[in-house]
Amino acid sequence: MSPTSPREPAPPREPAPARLRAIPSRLLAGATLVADRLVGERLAAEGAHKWHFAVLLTLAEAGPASQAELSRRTGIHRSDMVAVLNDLGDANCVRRDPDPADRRRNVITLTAAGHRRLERLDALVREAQDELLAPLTPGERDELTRLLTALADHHGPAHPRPNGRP
Amino acid sequence: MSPTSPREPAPPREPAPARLRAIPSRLLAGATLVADRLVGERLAAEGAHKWHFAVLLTLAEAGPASQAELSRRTGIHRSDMVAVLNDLGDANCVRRDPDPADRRRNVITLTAAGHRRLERLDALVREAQDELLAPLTPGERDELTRLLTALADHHGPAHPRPNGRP
DNA sequence: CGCATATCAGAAAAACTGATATTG
DNA sequence: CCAATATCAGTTGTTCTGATATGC
Repeated sequence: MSPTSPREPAPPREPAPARLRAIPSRLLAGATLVADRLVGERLAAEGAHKWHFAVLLTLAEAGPASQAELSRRTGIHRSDMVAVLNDLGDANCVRRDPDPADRRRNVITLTAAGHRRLERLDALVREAQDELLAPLTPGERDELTRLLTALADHHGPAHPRPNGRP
Repeated sequence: MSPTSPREPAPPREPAPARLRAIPSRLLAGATLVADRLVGERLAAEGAHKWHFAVLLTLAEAGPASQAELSRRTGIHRSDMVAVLNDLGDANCVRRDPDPADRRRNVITLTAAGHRRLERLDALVREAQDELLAPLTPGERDELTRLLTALADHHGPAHPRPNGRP
C-alpha cells in the first residue's frame, strides 16, 4: 500500500561522467523522472493518475467539453481518454451526456463530487511541486518556470504528437 | 527515411488551461518530450539511440568498465545493457573481453572506431541541444542548466530506479 | 553459503495505430 | 462523399521483474 516502498536495497550509485551530467536534455529527463514520481506517488495514494487530474482541472477551468476537445487540451490521446472518463464517471466525478446539438459528441461535465476531487488532487500536486523545487529559492522557482514556459511556447504544445515513423 | 515526417496532418490545437500549463512537472515533461524527439530523431538518422551515445561517452570519459558499472553510471538497466553492447560490439565500437581479475565481469573498452562514432553522435546531440534551447539567450541557457543541476544534485541521481509497486 | 555479474524471457505502463459505426 | 467523433482492439517503445548460470 505504501507508495514510498523501494523493494530493492537501493543500488550503490557510481558517478555519471561530468559531460553526460551536463547535457540539458538529460537533465530535463532526470528532473521529469523525479517530478513524475513525486506526483505519481501522491496521486496513486488516492487511487488517481495524472490524467484524471489533468481532465478534472481542464473541465474546471474551461468548462464542459467533448472528449475530442478534452483530448486536445490535455494532450491525452483520444483512444486513452475513454478509459479515463470511464474511471471519472464511475466515481461520479463527471457526467457524460450526448450533445443534443451534435449527436456524435458527448458533453463531459464536472460534477460537485468532481470538483471536490479536483481540490484534493490539486493539493497533492502542489505538494509534489514544492518537494520537487525544494532546493530552489522562490525566485529560482519562478525563473525555472519562466524558462520552461519559453521553451514550451517556442516549440509548440509539447503534447505527444503523431509518430514520424514510416 | 526522413525522420521529420509527420504523417497525420497536424491536428488543430486547442489551448490548454493556464493552470495546467503553469505546473512545473508538466512543463518539465513537455520540454523532455521535445528534447527527446530532437535528440532521438538526429541519432536515429545515424542508426543510433541515446543509450549508445551514453555508453560511448561514459567509456570515453571514465575509461573501460564492466557492464554493471556502465549500467550504474548511465542509468541504463543491466538487462538492457546487453543489447546495447551487442549493437556497439557489432559495429566494432567497443570490445567485450572477459576480466582476467574477476571472471564474472566483462571489460568493455572503447575502440578507435567507437571514439570516432562518439564524436559524430556528440555533434548531433549538441546540435539538438542548440535547437532545444534556441529561444533562450546564452545566459538563460546557463541558468536553466544550473537550476536543473541543482534539482539533480538535491534529489539524487535521477536515473530510473526500482519501482515502488507491490 | 551469500553476493555480484551477465544474460535472457517476459511483464507492465504509456503512447500510438488502425478499424469501426455513427453523425454532421 | 468526406470529415469528425467515440470506441475498441492491437502494436510499438521503454523500463522493470524474475529466473538462470557462473564465479567471487
